[in-house]
Amino acid sequence: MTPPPRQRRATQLDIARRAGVSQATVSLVLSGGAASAQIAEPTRQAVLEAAAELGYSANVAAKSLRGGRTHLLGLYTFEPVFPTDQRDFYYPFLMGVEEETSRQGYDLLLFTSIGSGAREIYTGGVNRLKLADGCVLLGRNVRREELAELVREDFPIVFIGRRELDGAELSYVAADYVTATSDMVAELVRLGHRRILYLRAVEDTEPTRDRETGYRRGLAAAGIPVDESLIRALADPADLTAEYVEHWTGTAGVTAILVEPSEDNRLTTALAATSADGRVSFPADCSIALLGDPPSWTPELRNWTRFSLPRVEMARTAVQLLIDLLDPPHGTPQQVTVPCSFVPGDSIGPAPDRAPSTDRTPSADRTPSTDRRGSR
Amino acid sequence: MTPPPRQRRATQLDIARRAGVSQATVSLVLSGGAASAQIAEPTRQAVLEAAAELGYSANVAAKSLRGGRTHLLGLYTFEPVFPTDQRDFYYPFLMGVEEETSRQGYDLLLFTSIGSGAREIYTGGVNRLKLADGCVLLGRNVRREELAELVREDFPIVFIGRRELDGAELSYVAADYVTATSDMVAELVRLGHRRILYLRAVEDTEPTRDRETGYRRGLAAAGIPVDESLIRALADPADLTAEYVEHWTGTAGVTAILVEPSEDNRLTTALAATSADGRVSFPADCSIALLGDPPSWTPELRNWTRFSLPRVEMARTAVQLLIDLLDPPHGTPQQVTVPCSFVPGDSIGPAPDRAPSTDRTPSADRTPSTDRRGSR
DNA sequence: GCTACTTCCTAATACGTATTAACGGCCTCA
DNA sequence: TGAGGCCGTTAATACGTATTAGGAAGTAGC
Repeated sequence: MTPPPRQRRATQLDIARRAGVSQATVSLVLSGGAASAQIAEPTRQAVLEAAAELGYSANVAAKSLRGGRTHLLGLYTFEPVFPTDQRDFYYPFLMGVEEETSRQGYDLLLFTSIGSGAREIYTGGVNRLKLADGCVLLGRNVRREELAELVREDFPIVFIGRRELDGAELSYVAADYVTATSDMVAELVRLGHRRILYLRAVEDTEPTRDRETGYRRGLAAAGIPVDESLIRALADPADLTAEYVEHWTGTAGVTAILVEPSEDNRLTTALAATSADGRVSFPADCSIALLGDPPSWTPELRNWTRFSLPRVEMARTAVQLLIDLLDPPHGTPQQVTVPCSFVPGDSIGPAPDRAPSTDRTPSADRTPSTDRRGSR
Repeated sequence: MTPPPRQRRATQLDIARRAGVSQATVSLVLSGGAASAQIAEPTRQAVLEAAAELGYSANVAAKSLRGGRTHLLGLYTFEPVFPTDQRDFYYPFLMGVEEETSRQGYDLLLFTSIGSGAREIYTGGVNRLKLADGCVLLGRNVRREELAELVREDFPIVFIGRRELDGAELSYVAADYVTATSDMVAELVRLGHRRILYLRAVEDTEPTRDRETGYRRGLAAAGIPVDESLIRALADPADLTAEYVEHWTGTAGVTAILVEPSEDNRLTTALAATSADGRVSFPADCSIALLGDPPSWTPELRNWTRFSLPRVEMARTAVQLLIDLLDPPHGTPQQVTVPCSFVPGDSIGPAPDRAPSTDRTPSADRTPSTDRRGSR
């Protein structure tokens, strides 16, 4: 019966009228401590009372319009967002960003990449991200032109992961793949391995390049020359079959494999299949270590030797960096590198002694060589 | 060298100046289709070009202050958000909301509940949610006063899960716990079970109440009177020890247990421990079924009989509902219930024949009362 | 009784957008 | 040539807040 009351929100003006003062006074009283002191006590009380009676709550939009800040931080992912089989990959990042964002008193704006592949940040010439005060970005397949354009506009952004841009400097928080990989090589060398196959991703992204750098550096540190034929790009992790492994251990004298995990679960699936039929056993026949975390989407039955990224911490750091970037008139870009942690696992072991005709250092145990192909 | 450019965000006025038109024209061009048609094509192009050059993006605050739409949907969780051990619980919701939101051409605003326990939606008299056009809400431990206040202000919200409010009607998308539980009871009865222990959560939330209703309804449908002593509240899932199970199977003649899973992994951990020492074996000694999904955070070694919530679908539906709510001047609240799916699993089996001295009716088997305490 | 100062409040303004009423110019038709 | 109509654009305004400059009383000092 009653016409829809269409309850308009109470504003400061409503309070002002009710308390018989001006809107400015209401604002002074309500916006807290310092300025509020200049108001006479009776007036203060009258305002507070009126506000309470009207159930006042401030309008965020107006507040942030006035203040210039939206108090929103963006999160943009250069992938179709949060696909199921990558949830373990993205979730920690999301968690870290989310957590730190809220700790800092901001809210989080999730931008979606539909996955059309085209320009998406700038759609129709308009920058969607600008809706937020700043933005954390993420993802493997970056569209660099867009990234560069953001930097050029000097919109505050921080990338999770190392990314290089031509002619523009980007803030990022990255894992130290170089050192982690190099250390992994050192560990294998310590166990007596000399011929280590490195299976890298085909795409030439920074994380992949860094791992390769680490591989080379690790070998160099051990005084082992790099055999370029042992650096292979693996298009599809499923190609990592028992035959493949046998080929390298047999023909090429490889005793250990370093492999860059895919973001989906194909690699671990392939590895499980490889060792399932018993033809190859890790680490008995060959040591294997992952250069990063496998997604644990399928229950992880095997504790692979690997190193692990401090994802949550990286994400938190990224948000902190971003907030630093906001405050002064756009502070200068910063790059932060955080160390990975080594996960011992059970997929590497001492190298089988294979070439009795070598001289050995005391640290590495050895047994007389067994014929590689016939050892079974 | 150059003085800090202090890149102010480009506004419509900037565009207007550059294109030699008025701010109003810019607004007409940029705010899209219908009104944009009234503008001459050359002007339109000039404006769009200027906008692109300046990297314009609309200021949400201003937009929403003006009363227009932000094209943002909010997601608010009444929990410290996305805790690690509940990721499998929340992730599907998040995914579904995220996906549908973007499909509808909105962006997603993630609001965080710090977990201080106090009022958080209205913090400092400010309703944070209002920056979005509407909001999907989620979580077990709801602060009802805040929820009611949102409805009262008639801000468009949809809850995922059934929630009842005094004197206010709330839109929600809920799983049909009543039917699912009732069906589970029916299944156990079909297998010959008559004394079914129901372990409910202590807190008296709607999902718990619905399960209890389902339990009673299921028994009623089978013509089995409810033994109130078989409805127990389990404060800590860890209490579900072998001794506990033995107590009920022994003393009280229980042959099956229905248990409401905790949102963390404590229940499945407890169950694993319980059957680990071999004293109790499911379903040989006792059938057990979960009234919902256990979080599969720890690799799930056991395929529990249970029913499962269509989380992603629920989330999608919630977003659709919300969008419907936005369009007419706040359409009327809607409640949607979606069915759960039965997961057979391997933790229930036929009831052991325990009291041979009974007469049986074909429809409802019954045993003469065995002394509950002494049956062992 | 005039100035100087204090105390408490308010008018005015800006923030960036969407919308509406109105306006100038041009065309058409009589 | 003047009236009427249409088209493209703009001036003006509102949204709700925070802030600043300044005003109206009142008090104190000479």
